[in-house]
Amino acid sequence: MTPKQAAACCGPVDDLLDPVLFKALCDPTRLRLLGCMIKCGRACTVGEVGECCAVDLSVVSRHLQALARAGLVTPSRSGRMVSYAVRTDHLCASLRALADAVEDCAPRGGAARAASCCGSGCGACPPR
Amino acid sequence: MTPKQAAACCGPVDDLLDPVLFKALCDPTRLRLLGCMIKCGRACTVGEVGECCAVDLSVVSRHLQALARAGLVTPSRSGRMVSYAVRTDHLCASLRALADAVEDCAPRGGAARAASCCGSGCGACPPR
DNA sequence: CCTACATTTGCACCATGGCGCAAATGAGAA
DNA sequence: TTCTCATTTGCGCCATGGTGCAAATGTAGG
Repeated sequence: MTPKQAAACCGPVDDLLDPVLFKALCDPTRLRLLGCMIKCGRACTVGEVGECCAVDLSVVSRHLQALARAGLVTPSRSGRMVSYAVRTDHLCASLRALADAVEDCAPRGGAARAASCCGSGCGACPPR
Repeated sequence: MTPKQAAACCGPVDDLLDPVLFKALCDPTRLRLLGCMIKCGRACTVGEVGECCAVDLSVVSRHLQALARAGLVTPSRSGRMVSYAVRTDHLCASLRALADAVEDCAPRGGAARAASCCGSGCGACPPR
């Protein structure tokens, strides 16, 4: 199969290689903030997360909003404070689903290949 | 633990939330090219991959170089053609390792938490 | 109502990076 | 060598997005 044929064939990988997810994760500062929240293991307020990083609080606020837009964290108000909680399950599920889909595309070591990229013995498959 | 303390505590998550990896994956065009190669299931030349996407070949070349710099693909020459192969195992391992590390940080549902973010009962742990 | 505080938004600045075009490089074929 | 073809590189253009500062918003307490 040529790459062009593979491109025409729609598989799980297409949806799982999500630009929205990776765009949210591609900035070092945002990644640091997220890592801080993950290690903290609980919902954190904007001010708290801001202490992890030497950037303006407005920047922190925007980064957390970006993470929320990508579905990686969930905001919740408590009085005048806003807390963000990492959606751990969602994040891990996305990462593992992608890994699984990628492996399903890869030829098995030596053994016969289980399924095609689209799971339907594709050679320009019909969209599922 | 406050987020600031969590930030000071160095765990596996810090290394696995790698900006280099996610920067390589954050561009839609690059993601499309990578997905095309993944689904193809074999090493592809620059020209082949270029047929998956309506961009200049020079752009394709640069994207593949970027993926190679991030360790996601491996280049190899065959005559005057250059082929890139997806490092499937490396990609999947990175994704799963990150998922595992994130889950290790998250409090278990109801049950007692197995380990801290750094795996050493951290409250500002000594770096390992 | 008025104040204090947490967060957000508007704005301007600037660096990064994706893009196409044209030229250069490199490798095989005649 | 000379030609052809695959790939890469140089260059300029432009959009995106990260950043800080200042002002605005919103909420709780006096």
